[in-house]
Amino acid sequence: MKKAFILIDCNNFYASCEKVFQPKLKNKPVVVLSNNDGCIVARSNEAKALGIRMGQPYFECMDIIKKKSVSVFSSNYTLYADMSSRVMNILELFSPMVEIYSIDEAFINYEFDSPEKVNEYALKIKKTVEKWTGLSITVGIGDTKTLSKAASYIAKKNDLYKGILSLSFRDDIDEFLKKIPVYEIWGVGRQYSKHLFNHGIENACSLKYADESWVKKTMTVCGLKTALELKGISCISLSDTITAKKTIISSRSFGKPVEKLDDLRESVAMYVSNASEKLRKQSSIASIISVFINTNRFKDEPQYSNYSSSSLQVPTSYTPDLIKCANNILEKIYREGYKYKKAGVMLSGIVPKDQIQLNLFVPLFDSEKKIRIMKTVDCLNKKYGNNTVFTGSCGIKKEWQMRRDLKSKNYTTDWDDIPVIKLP
DNA sequence: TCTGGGGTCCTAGGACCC
DNA sequence: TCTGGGGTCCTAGGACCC
Repeated sequence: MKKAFILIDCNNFYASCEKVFQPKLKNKPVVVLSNNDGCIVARSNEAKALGIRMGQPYFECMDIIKKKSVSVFSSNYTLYADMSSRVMNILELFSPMVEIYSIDEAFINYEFDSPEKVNEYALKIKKTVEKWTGLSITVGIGDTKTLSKAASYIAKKNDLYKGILSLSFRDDIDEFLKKIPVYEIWGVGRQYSKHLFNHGIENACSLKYADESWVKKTMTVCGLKTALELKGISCISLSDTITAKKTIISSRSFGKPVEKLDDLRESVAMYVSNASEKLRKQSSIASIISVFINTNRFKDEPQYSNYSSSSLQVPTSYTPDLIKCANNILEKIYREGYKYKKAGVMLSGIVPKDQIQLNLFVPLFDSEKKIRIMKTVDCLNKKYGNNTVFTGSCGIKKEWQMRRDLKSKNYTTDWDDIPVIKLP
């Protein structure tokens, strides 16, 4: 028996989610935009073929989008999160060892005694997910996580593999690795690939055989782990438990430039509400809060950005207290006369709510009343939708709010948006 | 007009302690 | 000719991921 890592990766995830609910878009180019309708964050295969790049600003590719009638969507995270959990639930039927790695990827551990069994297993997963969700996936298999990623990369590049490739039980792995440029290796980004290239290491195979001590010296232990994983030595294990976040960030670009402190205050209160809701969801409290604001770096106008943090006397997850603290920070860093583009809030010093550092002089816990209020607010928002109940300081009109002009419906989570099927 | 958001881990260097 | 040494903790910054 041999343990293998199996990477399941949804193809063009956001774009595919949109296509599932609009069958007429089959074989048509589709793109999905980032928050604020800023950049391209997902492209269907047809859109990729038109040369639209990942991360490209929307306005830059407006021409080709119009000319080729590309369908454009604002990002609809409610829909994508729900589709993602459908996929993950299916995977859990196939193995008790599933690590949800991102919204559209998961690693599975499974043991096999032959290459035929590997392919049989992969094909079954692929067919089930595609039939039950309408989303297509790629399955990459290898003796380590990094090799499963490599397999998935090759499978996506070449239709020959029909979305499944295993590098387990093979002695010609190097032939595959030679076809992977260093910057496509999992764990090697822009900086390291430049560095490797300068030293004549141009593909995954040459990194595999590079001098280990040199790799460690110039790319830290992370780089060394990557090199070892390419050799088939597993250094990055599967973690199938959800660990609590150590930092929680909430931030957004504004739909239009913001100049007034009052508007910034509203937005920051909103971000604190989001962040502290996430904090309570993982049953934690935070002891440090930071606020940052900045102007639009792409514009030729006076620039200003700043950030400051403050420690809370009593670690908490109580939104109003956190908003108060954030407000003080904001007033400290705000300067008049600038056009602000973005603001954000970060919570850190996060610990489980029942694990507080003892302190002799201040009361330690949030009062029972505060805890009950937050619980009620969270319940109402869960039942009746986000922001059904919110703190007054978040504002009502929210003129600063991000743009999402092209959002699709919440087909799977909202009774009013459920698709209607018309029979002929 | 228009350029995303949310995370993790590692290291170097400084402060501080005995 | 001459400096103590070893350890921990914290932070900022840099790398990476999706």
